[in-house]
This record gives sequence, C-alpha cells and structure tokens, in this order.
Amino acid sequence: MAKQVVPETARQRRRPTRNGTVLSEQIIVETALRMLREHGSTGLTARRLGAALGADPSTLYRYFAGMDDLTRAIGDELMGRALDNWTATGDWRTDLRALGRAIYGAYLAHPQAALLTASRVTGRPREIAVDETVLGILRGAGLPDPATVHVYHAFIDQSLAFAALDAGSLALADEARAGDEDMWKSTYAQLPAATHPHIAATAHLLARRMPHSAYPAALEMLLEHTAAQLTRAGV
Amino acid sequence: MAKQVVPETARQRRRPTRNGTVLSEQIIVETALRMLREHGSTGLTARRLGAALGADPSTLYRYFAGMDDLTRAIGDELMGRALDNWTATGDWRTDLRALGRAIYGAYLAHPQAALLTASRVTGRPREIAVDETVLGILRGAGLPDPATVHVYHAFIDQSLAFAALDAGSLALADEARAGDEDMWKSTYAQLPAATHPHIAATAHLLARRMPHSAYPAALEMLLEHTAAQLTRAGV
DNA sequence: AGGTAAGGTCAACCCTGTTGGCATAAGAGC
DNA sequence: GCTCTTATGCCAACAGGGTTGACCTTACCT
Repeated sequence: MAKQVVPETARQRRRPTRNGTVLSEQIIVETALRMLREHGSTGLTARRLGAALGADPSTLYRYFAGMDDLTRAIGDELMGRALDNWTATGDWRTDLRALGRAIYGAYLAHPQAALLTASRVTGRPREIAVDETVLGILRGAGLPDPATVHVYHAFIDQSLAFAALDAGSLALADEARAGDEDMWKSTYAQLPAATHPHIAATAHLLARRMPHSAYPAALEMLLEHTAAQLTRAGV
Repeated sequence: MAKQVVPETARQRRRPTRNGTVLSEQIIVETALRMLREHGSTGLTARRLGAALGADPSTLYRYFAGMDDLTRAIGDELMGRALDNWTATGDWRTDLRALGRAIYGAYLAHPQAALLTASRVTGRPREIAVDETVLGILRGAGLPDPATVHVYHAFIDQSLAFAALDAGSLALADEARAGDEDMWKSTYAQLPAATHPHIAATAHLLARRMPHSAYPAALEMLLEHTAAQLTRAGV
C-alpha cells in the first residue's frame, strides 16, 4: 500500500484543497451523506464525492482506506446520531424502546445510506458505545447475564435488519418516484381469487399494511419477551 | 431500447452459443448462483457470467433487461427453493415455523446471493406463491384477517431481514477467510472494564452468542405473539 | 530560515454495465 | 428439401467506476 491513512486525531497539517476547503473525516462523511440523499444509494462515487468537496478523488485515500472504509464510517456516524437522539430515563422498557426507535429512526432518516451500511458490523467507536448502552439497560433492569446477551443480540440485529429492509423500499420509493407501494394495488390486488384466494381476500388490508414498517410490532414482541424473562428471573 | 427481452415461455429458436451451450433463464440463474458462491457477492459481473456460460456478455441482455433484472430472478429462485423444501402438516405453528426456517435456510445456503437479493421485493411468481402460503396458514388457523395481515407482514419482513443480515456476516466470513467471528474476541473482549463495564462483564457470553443467528429467537417471539392473538380471538 | 513529510494533484490502469450494428442459423411455410 | 424471416448470438465501443504510483507544494517542527 503506497498511501497511508492517518488517523483523524493524529492529523496536524491541514492543507487546504485547490479551491480552499479544508478536509476532515467529519466533513467528508457529511458530504457523503448529502450526496447519498441527492443522488441515491448508488450515487456515491469517489469522483463525485471529490468534485463535491472540491478535491481530487484520490485525496479521499488520505482519509479512508477505500470506499468500503468510508462506507463503514458513514454507518458509525448514523449510530452516533442515534445515541445523540436518546436520553435515559431509568425505566428499562422505556429506554430500550426509545433506543430501538432512535436507531431505526437514525437509519431511516438516511435511507440511501442505511441501505449501504445497515447490514454491516463496523466495530467502530460509536457502534461499540451503542452496544455498551444496550447491555447496560438490560443488566441494570436486573436481567441475568445469559438472558441479557440473548435479548441484546436479538435487539441489535432486529433493529439493524429492519432498518436495512425498510430503508430499501424507502430509498427505492425516493429514487423511482413511483415507489412500489403501488405494487400492492397494481400487482397483488389483481391476482385472481381462483389461484390466490388468500391474497385476494386480504388484498385491501395488505395494501393498507404493507407500506408501514413491521419494526414497531417486532420491537414490542421483543419487549414482551424480555418482561417475561424478568418475571421468570424473579425480579 | 434496442434489445427486447423475450419471455422464457415464448422462446422457440434455441440457437447454441459459440462453444455449444444452449442458454435458458434457468441455466443462467444457476450459473450466476454458482459464480456468486465462488467469487463472492461482488463477483457476479456480466463479463464473468458470460465467460462461465461460454457466451458474450451482451447475450445476457436477450434474457434479462439488465443485471438488476437478473438479480431479482436470482431472488425468486431462492424463494422457490424455500417453498420446495417445505411441506404442510396442518398445524399452523409447526407449518409457520418450518416455512420461516425454510426461507431463512434457502437464503443462507447462498449467503452471497442472499446479500444481493434479500432486501428486495421482486414481485415475481414464486415470491407471490410464498406470500399466498403464509396467508393461508394463518387464515387456516382461524386468525381474523386484520391480525393475519399484521402477523404475515412481520413474519415475511423479519425472515428476509434476518436472512440479509446474517448472510452478510456469513458471506464476509467466507470471503475474508478469517471472518469477524473472531472480532468478538479480538476487539470487544479487549475493551477495558473502566470504559465499557457491561461489554467487559459479558464478553465471554457475547463471544459464544454472536456467531449464532438471532433469527430462531425472533421467530419464536413471533409465534408466541400469534398464539396469544389466537387465544384472544377465541379460537 | 530550512528541512521534512503530510497531504494535495495528475495521469493512467483495468474493471464495470450497457448499446448499436452486424452475422448466422433455427424453424415456419410451402 | 428450399427459402425467408427474424430470433438470437457476437463484436466493438462508450462512459463511468475504484484504485494506484509519481509528483508537487506548503504547513509545521526545530
């Protein structure tokens, strides 16, 4: 590797780019988020990002090992925003619900970015901070460690998984204007009752339900399950 | 559009390619699946697929509108395999559990393909067949239509979402040999108790739990919830 | 004030999806 | 069996992708 990535904290010389802007990991990530929103989930390219920053594309390699590394940094930024939008109350159920929605919300606020990053474990600082927080909530509620780990695992994976899935249709709807919300009316509702009796019978309900996320329902199921575990543990 | 895609059923002239193979949607999709396994989730390219088929890359455009269209066909193939691996018993709980695991399993059997397709609604025939089956199981159990749609939505999204997420780490592990299962020992277990007390306290449990999927647990939560709904409906 | 090297730029590499034009042989009609 | 049509294969080319190695310049340390 000819180029070496210098960690943000160790940066000292801040040389401005040709057109005057001074770069930083933060600025690059923010610009990338903006470009994702404007140009769609496949619209983030090194050349375009360079142009938006007023810098040569290759300059990015001074800050990130590659586009993949940048992608993980974007994911970590979303995790950080989720945590910033969350405050502890002390009640485990309230806190876990709020944190779940904060994570889900932070990702869905940037569907195109979520699509790229939600199914990836970054191992970066702010992702770790979220993990620590979740474990703290559960252990603080008095849940035994094995159950804590069990619920934590389901919680974090479920939140990310639904964020990724729902971001998909949301980003698609944004990008292809029409969106496939209409698909429930155009495709599914047209299926004949003879071959697809159950879809035909519930088509009107499906059309109303499918555009919404199943995440809240799944989250409540998880909270119910956790409460049951707590009672069982005699808390 | 210069080239027109002819639907598989309307194909009559089957002209062999230069090296003798006769193409079909089925053969292309199967070859694509094999290439994904061998070259990773980003290893499916028009040129490589063409080479593997002994055909010019542009020939693919006689069968699919583009790589995107091919991707959706791959997803539908996985859905079909899921349904093939499933048989009804008449007990809703058994059937739904088995179908969930069949879907999850079919996708995880091809992690690289799952990564590409799991977060996309294809609207193709075999995906629709799965939807019809799920709705049939729930309505057959006596669940009222609104609750049926509610559970169906959570079920299908949850299954796909977890498949995508878990396929991610599985594909990663395959592609980067090392795998990030070790990350729980290398990264998380090294965090000092002073700054991350909860991670430190549960590190040994996390290391054992994280390599496994949270899907079975989430699926059981959904089944529990459904059973409760059935009792509430007086079935 | 001078030297070092961080951090910017430039040109080039090989890859990608996709298309328009062309060639050929499969199968229909006789 | 012959002919004609056109479905379906191939070829060459395009724009745009990530990434790299060599080079230049200027911010900072001594």
